[in-house]
Amino acid sequence: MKSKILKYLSKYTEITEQLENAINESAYFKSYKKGDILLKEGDFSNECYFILEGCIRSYFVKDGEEKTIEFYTEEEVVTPSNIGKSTPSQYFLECLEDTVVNVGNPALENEMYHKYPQLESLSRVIAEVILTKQQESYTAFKSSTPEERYLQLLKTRPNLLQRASQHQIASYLGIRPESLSRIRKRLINK
Amino acid sequence: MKSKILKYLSKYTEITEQLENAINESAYFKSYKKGDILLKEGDFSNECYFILEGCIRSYFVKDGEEKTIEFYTEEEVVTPSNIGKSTPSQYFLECLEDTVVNVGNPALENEMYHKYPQLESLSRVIAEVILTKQQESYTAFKSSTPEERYLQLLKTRPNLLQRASQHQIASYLGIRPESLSRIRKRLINK
DNA sequence: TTGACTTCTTAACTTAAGTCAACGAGTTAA
DNA sequence: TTAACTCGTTGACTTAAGTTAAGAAGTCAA
Repeated sequence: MKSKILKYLSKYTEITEQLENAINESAYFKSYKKGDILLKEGDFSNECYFILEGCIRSYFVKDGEEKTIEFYTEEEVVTPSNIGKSTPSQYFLECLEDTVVNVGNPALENEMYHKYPQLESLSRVIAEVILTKQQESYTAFKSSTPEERYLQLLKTRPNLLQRASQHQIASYLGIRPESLSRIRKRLINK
Repeated sequence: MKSKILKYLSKYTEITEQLENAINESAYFKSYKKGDILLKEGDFSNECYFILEGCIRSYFVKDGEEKTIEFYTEEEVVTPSNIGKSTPSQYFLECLEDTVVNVGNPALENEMYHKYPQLESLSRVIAEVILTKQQESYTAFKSSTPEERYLQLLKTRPNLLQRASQHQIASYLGIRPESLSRIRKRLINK
């Protein structure tokens, strides 16, 4: 039975058996409890995560408020933007549930890229795909009202609404919790 | 004297002389006039662009309105999201000024990646950098008011306001032209 | 030169998000 | 068992963006 991470990678390209073995051997796991903080604002970072089970939220604090940047769930990659750099993190990473991840780090990755150029090629392709998806959601966000954004979230990631609190969802949608509450009420009456 | 594209690439890593020559030999140029359309909604795409001089705007049409996705200027890369794929473009690319570009295409790129793995590695790094930047601007957008977004644009890309019309800027900021006009007026009186 | 456009602005009005305050329900900890 | 929290909701009020319409200035082409 293939590991989740190999399933994820083979969506993009066929993985040679040699690379498959190398990935399986190098993969290592970590488990976190609900509420655990993986990264704090101001911290340095040397790890990235592939989520096997659970949910991770990135957020920063502005005007004393937590602003949710993104929710990451199963089969998604979380890469702190300061990974391997000497700059402090601008944001937090927090587990919204008990979470199991594969952990990677830049040194191991570079070693793997060196040994398996196919993997670096794959990383480029995946980075480009994620970039395109993000561009699309950014664009959709810009040209939508808060209500449309909420409906879109309902459609594309309905389970997020069970996994995160409403004030977290609200800041993710770029609005205040009171407004989200009113939008929900408005929609029920439609 | 180094070409602009080589200057751009060498910001990220040192380029071997061999690769430098290959890039210079393979580089080819196109010139467009103000108003030229590089890509239409529904078209297929087989080219990407590195801007040497000028300005390109991506936009789509929703409810009969042009919604600006992004403005690209000198030393930036424009990659249609359907490049090399059999899916039609969701958006337009238009020159806001006379524009000179280096043109690339997937076949050539893949050939170059094959010959020069260093170049693919570089592409991965650049994709990751752009991804991080985009994430940051998406996040800033979400947690800002229209007025703050406009001020941010004034600070980070002041010349855009000379190069694009106000209704283009407005849709880029996710607001209506009338609102942008009012924001400008409000700020003058401050 | 004229007329048709486009661009930007302004005004009046509508709509909805932000703000502030309060409340009930549920949770946690002393 | 309280007391202190958090969370979601609601209400009253403020603020600003959306909408519609109109007009002034500039551009372009017949």
